[in-house]
Amino acid sequence: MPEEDLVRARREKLARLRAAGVDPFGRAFPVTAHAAEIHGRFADFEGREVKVAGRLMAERGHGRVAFADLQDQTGRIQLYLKADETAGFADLLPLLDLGDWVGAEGIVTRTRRGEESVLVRRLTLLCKSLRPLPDKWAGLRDPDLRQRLRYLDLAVNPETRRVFLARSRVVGEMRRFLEARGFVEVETPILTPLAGGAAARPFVTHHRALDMPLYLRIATELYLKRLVVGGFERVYEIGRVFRNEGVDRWHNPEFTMMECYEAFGDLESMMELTESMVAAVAERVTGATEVVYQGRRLDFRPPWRRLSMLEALADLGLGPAELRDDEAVKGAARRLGVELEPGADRGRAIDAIVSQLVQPELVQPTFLLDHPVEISPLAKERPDRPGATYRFEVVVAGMELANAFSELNDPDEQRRRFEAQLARRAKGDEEVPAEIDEDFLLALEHGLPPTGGLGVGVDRLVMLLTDRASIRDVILFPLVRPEG
RNA sequence: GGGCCCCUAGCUCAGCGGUAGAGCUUCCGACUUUUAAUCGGAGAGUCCAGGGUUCGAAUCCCUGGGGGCCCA
Repeated sequence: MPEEDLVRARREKLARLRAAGVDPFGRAFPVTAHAAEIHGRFADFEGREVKVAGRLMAERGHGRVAFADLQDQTGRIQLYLKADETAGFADLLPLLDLGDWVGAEGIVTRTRRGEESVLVRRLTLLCKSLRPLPDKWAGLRDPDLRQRLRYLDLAVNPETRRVFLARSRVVGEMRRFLEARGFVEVETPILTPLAGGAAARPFVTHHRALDMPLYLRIATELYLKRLVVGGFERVYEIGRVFRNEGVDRWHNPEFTMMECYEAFGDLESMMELTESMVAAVAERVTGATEVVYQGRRLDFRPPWRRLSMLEALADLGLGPAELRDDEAVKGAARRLGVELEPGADRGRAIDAIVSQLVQPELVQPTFLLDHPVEISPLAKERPDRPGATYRFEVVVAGMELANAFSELNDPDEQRRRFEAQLARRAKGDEEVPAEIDEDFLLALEHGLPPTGGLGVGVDRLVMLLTDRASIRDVILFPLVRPEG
């Protein structure tokens, strides 16, 4: 039947309800129990009167009795309706459709077949639904429709509800963990005059009254470090960042990042923090520090493997001679079949080699260390390994999950790093800001104590903990092209 | 950016050159313990869009749109 006719049938019922004096869009209905509670403590509930409310998901009529499945946020409970005992059986029930919101007042009982149910005394319409639900058995499968009509995906696919409830808990547990360690949650600007703190193209907008361009932040880093300058020793922000880049399984133009900064810390303290936090979140959300991700077992229990990029490169046959300068590294990359972006320097070539040859092989959580200084403008350089920085990225299942540094706090050195970036910008690299962030340098000149900083991709952590292959499966409303 | 695949009823799918199909949903009827209830009956289409090939196109070809996967 075409949708038009299905809608017409529902609208006719709507009119009949109104004619009968029923408000089809209802009013408050104070619930006293949820499906999961009733099933979880059935012995306590049996024989007691409850008020439950939810969406009607299935109905099985039997003449003078009927069964219906009511779905609330916690699950489903069967309604047991009898012509002789249920107010609304004759007048309301025939005008209901799957998808309608109803309230039921009745006694918790077990049916003869053993199903935990509510024997309904009074059935109340809370909201008429004018459009049909997706298939009650097959659900909503089309990945595109699931994203565009997320509310239907949530309504009919329990797995989707599970994922987003888990996401909420991941963020909550992350907060709990950080608060317990004395981190203070802050909020920094999203609209900024300069987008720094990461290598990415920003989204640009315009402020009318001030007649100036503004950029949506690509990271929270530079503002959070200003707060450490101000004496907030442990700060964090969980917030949306925006990067004007392509969309694939691992990238959405807006995503959620947790960044935290710890004064008097360093890379080592950030490693400990990262391991502990991810293991704690995994345990509290999934019940274990081991999870199965896309068929592979991942173990988040600390300590995690530490792998220097220099060691990894040595394993590929690249020693100091091959890493000496731009041309040597680029030659080595070409010999290994690694694709380089035009204008790649030594640091970017090393990054390309590691990203393409090493990272995909790293399944268990691994700290990848010693990133080249050229691609790490905000990290301290290692005095013992010139050209390498105190930085790590966490790789899990081949995916970048986190990034951390011993923060560069020498304002003169920071200026030189920014100037080097500016030179790259002049050569066409649009992933670096168009100007030097003088305001940030001014803050550094007032003194940033030695600080460890960490960023964690929250969406990707949720992917790992909920076994989702695509970032779009853990973002409620990912970017989709407009229809038509 | 390149390659491959998908788009058919509200939903899930079959059909792949010869009258457009099924299940769920919907409507009518039966049924006092169902569990994807069952049984009888009815209704249900811009086969993504446009063009082409053909006596004939949902089916083959081309272009475009949307989506997915793989590679970069």
